Amino acid sequence: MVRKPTRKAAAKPPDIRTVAASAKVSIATVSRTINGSPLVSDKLKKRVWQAIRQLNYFPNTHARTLVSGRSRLFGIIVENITNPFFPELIQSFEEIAVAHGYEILVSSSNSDPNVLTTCVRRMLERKVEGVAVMTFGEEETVLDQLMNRDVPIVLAEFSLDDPKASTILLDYATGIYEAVQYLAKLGHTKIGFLAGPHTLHSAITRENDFKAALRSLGLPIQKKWIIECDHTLKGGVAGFNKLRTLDVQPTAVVCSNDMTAIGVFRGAHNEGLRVPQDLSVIGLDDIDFAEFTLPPLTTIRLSRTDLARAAFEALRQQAEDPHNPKMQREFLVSTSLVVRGSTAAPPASENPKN
Amino acid sequence: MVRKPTRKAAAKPPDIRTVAASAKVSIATVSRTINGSPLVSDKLKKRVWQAIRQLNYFPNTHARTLVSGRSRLFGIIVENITNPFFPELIQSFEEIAVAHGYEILVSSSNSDPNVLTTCVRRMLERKVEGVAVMTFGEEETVLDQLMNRDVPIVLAEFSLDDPKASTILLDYATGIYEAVQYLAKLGHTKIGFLAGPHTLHSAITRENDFKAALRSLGLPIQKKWIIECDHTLKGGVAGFNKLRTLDVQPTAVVCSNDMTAIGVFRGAHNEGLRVPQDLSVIGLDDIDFAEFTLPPLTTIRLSRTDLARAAFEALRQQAEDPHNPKMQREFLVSTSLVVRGSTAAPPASENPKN
DNA sequence: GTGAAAGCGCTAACAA
DNA sequence: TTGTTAGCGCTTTCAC
Repeated sequence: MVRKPTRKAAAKPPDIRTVAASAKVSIATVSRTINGSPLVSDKLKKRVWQAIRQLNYFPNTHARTLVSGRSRLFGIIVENITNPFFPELIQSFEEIAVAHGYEILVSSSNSDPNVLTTCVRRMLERKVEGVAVMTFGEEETVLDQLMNRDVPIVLAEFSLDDPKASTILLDYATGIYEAVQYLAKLGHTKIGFLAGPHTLHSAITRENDFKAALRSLGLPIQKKWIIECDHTLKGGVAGFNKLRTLDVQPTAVVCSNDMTAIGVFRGAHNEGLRVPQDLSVIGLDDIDFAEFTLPPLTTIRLSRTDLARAAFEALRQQAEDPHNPKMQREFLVSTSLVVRGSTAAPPASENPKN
Repeated sequence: MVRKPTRKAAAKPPDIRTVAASAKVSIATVSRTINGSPLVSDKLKKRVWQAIRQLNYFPNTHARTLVSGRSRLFGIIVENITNPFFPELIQSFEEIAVAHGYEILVSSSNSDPNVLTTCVRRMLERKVEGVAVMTFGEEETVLDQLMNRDVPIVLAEFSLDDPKASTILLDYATGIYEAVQYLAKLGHTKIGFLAGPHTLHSAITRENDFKAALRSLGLPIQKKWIIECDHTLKGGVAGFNKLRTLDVQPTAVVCSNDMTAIGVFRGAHNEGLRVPQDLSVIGLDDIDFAEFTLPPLTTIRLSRTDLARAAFEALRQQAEDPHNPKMQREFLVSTSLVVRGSTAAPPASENPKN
């Protein structure tokens, strides 16, 4: 047997038959070896691995998927990959997935239902074994699509009465309460809220949790101080500007996410207001940047790692042991206040007794 | 024909045979219709599409790939998905890819050669038709892997003498020259540079371009003012602190990327230095955040959209028309200065004549 | 333990 | 124009 020159070998990657021939075994044995079947003798196993290494062979995922029905692919759909919260989430999710031998397909919906529909469709075509829908409240569009195909899904803070669906409950209330309580202790009584877009469930939940916190602390809820923004930097600036048009203005604002809060920094700066001396600002998410803003952002941390872990675990259970009656179908991720430099007592000119 | 109840239908997704039966044609006709072959009569075409819609059918990508040899998958490997530059790049790349009927596989190497190797391996297993290696200078590890498999690749600022490789040349020099020139006009003569890690080619290129700019403007090159950082926020703070230990300190710094520059903001603030009054700072990348820092960051823009477009185009040509002799193998992406608020004349105490 | 052979769902060559 | 059929590379019965 004369070995083909390297150049030629590159033309067509080795397949399972090449390996079998080279190791002088059947393709079944090669397949078994690769998949760690216990029914292969050590002798053959060794020969096969040697051939594999020598040929630099690896299996074709598509063929594998086609015949086994398992793609070892999970999809993750995020709301907006441009918000640093999401890359951080994806990063964690990918790490965990790869560590377990899964691959991920990423899509960013950009809050556009049409884009979302296409994303899901593409994932379905690739035969994903599960989808993590991390859009935080825009999932209606895709639910039917996914459910009809019997694909396991995991949703953030959105429960679904379906055996294939798992839920990650996000306990915003705790963190938001801590934040409001902290501001109250500092002496603030006039606290505003820059909400996320009302098309997002999570935004509404956060807003409600904020109101509830105010209520249980005996603080007034001023409708005018609650402004709908869009979770972007620009939106934060705009929201702040709206706040400035009011006769009576809050001395502190809690924001529905960090991007909004950082936008407020800019808005305040434009108006010559100092954070935190003139205005206290609290964000939500605790993106990596939060530590590096000027001043460093006080914020409510929502752990990406915890979220990613829960999402992966939910999908893994569904994929690998779908009929286990004691499968965990609900996961909880909590939030907590991280105090940094964007909060202080209200300006002295403010009379704390209203 | 009695329709199966929905519950049952969900058990197994329809395949091409189901559609063929339902439309009363052969599976070949279904395949042709889906793939837009001109050899199908309008009558049959209509019947097929109707059946497809009715069954909510779509083709199995794995089967398709297996037989056609085309996966319509591109890989993109970035250095660090946590640096906002990269999500923005991925976003553009994905949009373009999807618009052309391609899917993307994303991986973040985190500057770890082992991770990189696994990424590539996984992509190869999935039979990607091309890989965009956007690691900016850590590509050696993967080159052989990729080249041995004859997979088209596109590299940022790294030329390869291989018919399957394309290059995107990044013209940092122009933008960096503009930046230095601008600082010089402002009256700065003592200009430092916070470099990226020297394991990255691009970091070295940027540093050299900086030195060249200094030279051609007749400004002194002080080795002490050039400090190696790591392109992260933390690294920027650390780099700034090193600068502060020097006897003679620069009045302006150009940074190898925006993250470093934002880190410098923090470092300066810690030391009670005001930007830009006491220190001018210029970044590179122009990430979305740059507009929203305090002060807004003057920076050298490197367009993610241009980069993504070039990368996709390079791969598309390789995938769809690999033997075209006039295929474009080199692409150029330029940079330019964006003046915002982090630059000003040097402090009055500084004597411009040195 | 090991191998032969039957498909997984699709495309493409070939017939009709 | 349409249909029939041979695989794509692999896993998985089923015999041996």
